[in-house]
Amino acid sequence: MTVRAKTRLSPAHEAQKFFFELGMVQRMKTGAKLAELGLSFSQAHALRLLDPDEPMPMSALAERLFCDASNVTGIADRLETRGLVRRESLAGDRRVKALTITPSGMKLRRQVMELMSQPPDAIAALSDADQRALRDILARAVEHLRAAGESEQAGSPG
Amino acid sequence: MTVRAKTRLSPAHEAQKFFFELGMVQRMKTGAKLAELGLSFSQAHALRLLDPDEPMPMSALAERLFCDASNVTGIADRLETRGLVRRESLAGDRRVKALTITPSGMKLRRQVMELMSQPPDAIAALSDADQRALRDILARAVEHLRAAGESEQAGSPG
DNA sequence: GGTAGTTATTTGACAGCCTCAAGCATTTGG
DNA sequence: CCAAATGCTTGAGGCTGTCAAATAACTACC
Repeated sequence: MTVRAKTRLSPAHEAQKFFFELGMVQRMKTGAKLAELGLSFSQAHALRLLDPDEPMPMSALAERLFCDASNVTGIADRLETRGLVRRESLAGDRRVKALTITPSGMKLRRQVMELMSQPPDAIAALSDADQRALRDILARAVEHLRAAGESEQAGSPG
Repeated sequence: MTVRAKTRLSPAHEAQKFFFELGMVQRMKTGAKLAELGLSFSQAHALRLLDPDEPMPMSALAERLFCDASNVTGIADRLETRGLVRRESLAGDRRVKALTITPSGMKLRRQVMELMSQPPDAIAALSDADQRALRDILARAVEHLRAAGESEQAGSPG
């Protein structure tokens, strides 16, 4: 019954559409650049998540990667084979194996960080004002994300 | 040499960080919902890209999926096995096989469209003004994307 | 202190995605 | 007609991901 039947998408829906498209292209491009470093997306992401100063238990990494622990075994295997990472049994609990980045892993990690934190051309091409506004809005969105995550952990009352 | 050494990220870099985080979470959530429909992300994306009224050659689909043609064979196989899609040899050129959505494919496709065009909670939770601003800014970013893509096709002069 | 239960990681089976190289059928152009 | 180009498929191989079962180590309780 509205007058403009063709563009009846809500702002949020339209934003989602653009968001998806930008994300898709960005994923392709960074994927290609990562491949040049001999890394898959998951491997790169794992490398990024590892704290250079603090060994991370594999289960913790699995959580941050949103995937099964058994999956991390394989990823860690490949990273370890290439000498980017080492498994260290935790002193206090010999069940848990924490991942440490090796020096050569650090070097590659820096490249990955550089590469993946680079904004895509489409965003870099925006005006300063747009870039700032985008950052602020997305920051608020991420805050909602965290708020939702916390209330989830606290147990939703209904 | 700047005073605040800790937050020296440019707006675009910060935006990119938030963008990545939102995209990651969204991918997880839609992935889970798609799994309930028995679809992988690629299958769903393919289903979405197929025009209900216009059979699409597999090579064209490969292009839109940013992947190798041989990959589309497998994806089409799985969709066809489930009766969501049919291969039709093109009348004019019997080499090309165009994909058509079946009625049951159409039903699932509508669900997928609904599901994937839904903005994530983090964006839905933004104020109206933020949603509008976000849409407008991302629209401009997407325009840059298209502009870059076209100049690329035309053959870059530099 | 031994035993049962829990937890962290690994393994194996299985499926999907993805790429490359090779192969087949068909079309196009000389 | 024959050669090159085109569209799809196949096969090999690697990565991501899941689940279920196995192993090792820790915890708690009697």
